[in-house]
Amino acid sequence: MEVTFSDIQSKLRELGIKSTIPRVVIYQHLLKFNRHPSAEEIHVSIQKKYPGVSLATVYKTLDLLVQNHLASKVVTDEDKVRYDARTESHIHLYCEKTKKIMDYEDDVLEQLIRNYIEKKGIPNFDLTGIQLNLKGQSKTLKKQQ
Amino acid sequence: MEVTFSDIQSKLRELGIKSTIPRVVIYQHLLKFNRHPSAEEIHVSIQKKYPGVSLATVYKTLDLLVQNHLASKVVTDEDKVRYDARTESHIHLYCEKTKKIMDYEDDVLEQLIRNYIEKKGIPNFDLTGIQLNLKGQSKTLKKQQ
DNA sequence: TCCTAAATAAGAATAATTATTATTTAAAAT
DNA sequence: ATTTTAAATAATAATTATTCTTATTTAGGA
Ligand SMILES: [Mn+2]
Ligand SMILES: [Mn+2]
Ligand SMILES: [Zn+2]
Ligand SMILES: [Zn+2]
Repeated sequence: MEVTFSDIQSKLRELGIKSTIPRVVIYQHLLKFNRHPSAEEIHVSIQKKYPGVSLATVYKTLDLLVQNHLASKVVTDEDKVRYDARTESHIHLYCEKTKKIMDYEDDVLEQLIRNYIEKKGIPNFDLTGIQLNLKGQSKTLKKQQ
Repeated sequence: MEVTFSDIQSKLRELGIKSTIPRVVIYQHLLKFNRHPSAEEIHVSIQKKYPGVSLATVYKTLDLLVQNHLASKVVTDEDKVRYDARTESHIHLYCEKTKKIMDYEDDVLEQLIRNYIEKKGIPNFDLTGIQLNLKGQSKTLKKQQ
């Protein structure tokens, strides 16, 4: 189920985006992360195999991916943006201790909110996105005796 | 219904925080804003009457207020933190055009979410806060003919 | 294979925030 | 009221994340 280099090439070309090695590699790495990496983290993770790719290119490419709905930004209380290869609206769990961001799968809750808002409507506001972050601490998972 | 200088002095002392002019002034100004200002904006708004207060002190004081639950941080896609004198959980409307953040009063929706999560529970996660941001565009309010 | 517009690398610049330190001040103790 | 002192502040340097600039490289069409 690996997304190959040429899979990504096609995807980019489909969207009318020039396919370059840095772009494919950055997107490929973002897809492999399931932990919402920062630009810096992606840059580091690419170093070994592609030491030439500059951090500025990572930033610009991530921006490009966001613009083209192949990625999304995730903000937290920390002073750095993190990125997500998932672009459909979904709920995030943010651990304030470990700074880990996890996807929280609950379509029912999402629909609940969406329906409520749709039914009620927000005066003088065109809603384009719902962002729900659940903050807390992930419990140290001790094996229970 | 103005919150006076000495009201704030008392509040700070209650919490065991030394009451200083910069602190009182900063908190007083944050309370007057209802639009989620950045540190910079608060600093500017204070200049006229208190030109001596430094930006670093504004940052440190806002942090102190957050630590003591007199204020909260609000993050958006922009690269700056904004502050809120409201500390109880509440919903935000974020206008992507004007960058305005508005409070969206809807206790029913909040309870809906809170109940759902409470009932269901999140495995291996101690929930401490719920953050719901509604993104979109505030409609240009034209008087309808 | 050649051409050219677009992308990149490298590094400088900027913006937000934090750290450092000499000076000032609130408030506790005299 | 004065003195004392730990804590807070102003000023400014430093840091971090991100964006900008520009000379060079490259993807992909001719
Ligand atoms: Mn920053
Ligand atoms: Mn920044
Ligand atoms: Zn996610
Ligand atoms: Zn608010």
